[in-house]
Amino acid sequence: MGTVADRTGTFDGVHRRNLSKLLVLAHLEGPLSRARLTAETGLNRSTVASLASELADLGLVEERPPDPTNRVGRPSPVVAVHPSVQAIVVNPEVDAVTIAAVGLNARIVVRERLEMDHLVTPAETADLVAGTLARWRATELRDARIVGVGLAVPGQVRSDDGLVRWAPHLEWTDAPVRALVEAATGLPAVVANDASLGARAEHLFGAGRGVDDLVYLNGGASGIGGGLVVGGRLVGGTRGYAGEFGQNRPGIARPDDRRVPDGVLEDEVSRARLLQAVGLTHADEPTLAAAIAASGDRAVAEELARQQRILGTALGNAINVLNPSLIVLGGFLATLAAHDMDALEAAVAAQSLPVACEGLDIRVAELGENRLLIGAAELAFARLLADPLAD
Amino acid sequence: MGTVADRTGTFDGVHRRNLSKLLVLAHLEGPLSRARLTAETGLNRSTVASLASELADLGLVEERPPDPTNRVGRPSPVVAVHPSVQAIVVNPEVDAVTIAAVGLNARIVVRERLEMDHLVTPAETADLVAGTLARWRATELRDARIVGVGLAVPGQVRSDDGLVRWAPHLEWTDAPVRALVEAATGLPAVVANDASLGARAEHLFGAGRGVDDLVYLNGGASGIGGGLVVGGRLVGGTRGYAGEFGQNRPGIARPDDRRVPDGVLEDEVSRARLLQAVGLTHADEPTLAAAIAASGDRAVAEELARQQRILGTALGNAINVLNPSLIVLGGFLATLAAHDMDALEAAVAAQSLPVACEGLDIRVAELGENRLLIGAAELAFARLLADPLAD
DNA sequence: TCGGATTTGCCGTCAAGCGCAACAAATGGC
DNA sequence: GCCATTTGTTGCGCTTGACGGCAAATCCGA
Repeated sequence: MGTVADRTGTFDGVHRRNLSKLLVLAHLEGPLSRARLTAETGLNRSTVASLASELADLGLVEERPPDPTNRVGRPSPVVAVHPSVQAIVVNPEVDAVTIAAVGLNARIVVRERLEMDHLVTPAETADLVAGTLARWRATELRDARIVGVGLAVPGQVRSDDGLVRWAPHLEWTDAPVRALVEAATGLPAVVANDASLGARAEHLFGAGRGVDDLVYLNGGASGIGGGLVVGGRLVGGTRGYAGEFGQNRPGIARPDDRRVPDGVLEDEVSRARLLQAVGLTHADEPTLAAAIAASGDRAVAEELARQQRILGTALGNAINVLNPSLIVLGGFLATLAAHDMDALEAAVAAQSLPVACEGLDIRVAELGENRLLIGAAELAFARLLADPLAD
Repeated sequence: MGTVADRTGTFDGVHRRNLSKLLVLAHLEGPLSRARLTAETGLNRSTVASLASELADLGLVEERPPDPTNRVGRPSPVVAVHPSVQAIVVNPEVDAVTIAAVGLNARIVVRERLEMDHLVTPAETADLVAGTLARWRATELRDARIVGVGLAVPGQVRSDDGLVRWAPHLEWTDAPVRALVEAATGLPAVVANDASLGARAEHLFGAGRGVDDLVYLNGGASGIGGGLVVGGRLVGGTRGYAGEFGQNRPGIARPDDRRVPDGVLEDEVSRARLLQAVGLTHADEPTLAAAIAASGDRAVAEELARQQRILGTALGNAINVLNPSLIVLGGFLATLAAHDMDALEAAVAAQSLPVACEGLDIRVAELGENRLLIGAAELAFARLLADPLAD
């Protein structure tokens, strides 16, 4: 961070930024022709050629023979990120730790879910990562080039040093996972809040592709988290704690709608309440959605409407302040929204400034269970993408 | 906008950005030595010298003989923005239109408040600006170089084209003030919401100097507006409507605290209610503050505490989502906060994520009645500052 | 099947602009 | 009055992206 910004204004800086631009394009847009690269960057053909070959020399991209395109003119070679460039990503949860290797092309290379019969500790997590990585290095990742480790942690993470200040469900407090993982693997590690990484992933590869101002809210079993993208950049705030929508206190218009005195959003709008309404105890998201769809129960409909009303106010507040062009809902919030999108849109429109709602779109998250892994990989790739010559 | 970003990556772009950097520094930091410029920019001495002389040739800065500094070494010439570079700023209000000329050094050169006995129309505003400007051009601004007009409008302004979508108190709807002013003056004009411009001003020259993540809330006679700075940049949102905190619906923990069913923040936390509590009808801010301080009335204290509680929730919501390092309160919100800052801080801390409150500061706005004018000038200067070679 | 149109790669040259180093100038301190 | 220190000044060199001419590879129509 900042290393490139410092170089702004020097020739070296221009060069690095141009390399970065190309690599980012190849990363986000997938394989594309050199001709498209020149068009997208506005750089000269010859410049793009030399930059691309430099990236190829660095082993970061591959130049492949042209794709057969049915157009006039000399075909342009295809530039694609090198498949061997990968990141290790980790997502510790209450009942399992998911570890995966993700390519710079955002594809999952290997993925393993390690079920746990107890709450995993930070040190244990580091060991699991190191062990799995060592195993993979001898097999699937034989000739992979691992650039770093990205961790998606369900808790509040200080961005400066990746210290996990508090992850209530893991029962981690001030856990130095980043340092532990770095020590165990010998790789640079980065840590961030899971919902923020979800926002990042949806912004870059999911429902928020190409959108510069969006709000992302994810409803998980244990609460509501989120992230926001402003001007094309994920907002972290001073210390990186931004996006904790679940702890907000939205206004509740109908007193009867309140369940918890002085409760926060995730007390009122919660997966547990939905499960309870449909009479389930544990269920994955599709099961819950199916149960909701199947239920003709009036109480269920009432609970859904109640949660939508409160969610509508919370979203309205965010819209008034941020004027996003898109709201992305994931997890059970997607289920809640999809159940009656028109009602939610109406609730939002009624609770926010009319002009701020113009052109506003509410969508359901697109990326599935790999969302956090992709977001975490993005985190691990960030340095490389920002400055391909960094190391 | 974007004209420079497009050039990123080219040499020309580097040069322009370097010029911009120097000009911005001179603009924000005031007169500074060339030596300091080299230190701040990280550029080479010789580069800074040539850039500075180029800016001087453009008439944008002045190079003055060194200030007598009691330090060893060859004294460094002082670079200051040229005093003749100025912007015209306009702030139409219900009862008056304020017009001023502001230098690139953020000093007010001339200022005139034109009292109105009726609601001013957009066309009338344009005429007033043109007339005043013509008058000034023959006198105070004889050898000024006016780069543009910035308008601070109390309403929702679409950022694309400066259309005032709705300014309730002026009774403007879809008013093309920008085009009108441009036609009347022959100068490029820019329009924005007044509170956003206040945020901009406080960020750059007031209580938020040097702070990269802040939330600004201003309490006016007619409501609560604001702005937010994220990563050092003022947030506009997709269309520029961001910052409408007054329309938010914060949770209200004690049912008795609610005055308006399903009311918004500015229904509950309002200057009118404060005035009413102290038994005034019209009063300027110091008068109101004095009345509050002088009052030993329990009902007044109760109303203050009530408003602080609700404001605390609204701020808590913003803190959870944005994790700013500073909150700046202006207008009657400053009065409300200053009355018992500890209580407000406690309320905020109780209503937001503990980690997000670490290192959080709540301050009162510093800039006085010139805040909007300075913010509007900033708007008018934006193009020039971003690319000194633009025209 | 062939030639024209079109698009793009490739190569050599050019030039803009920043860094660098050596020197000069201006100041404070002993 | 001399030395150390800081900084302006000057000329040079180098990096790197732009540019233009030419060749290559494709599509299309005859």
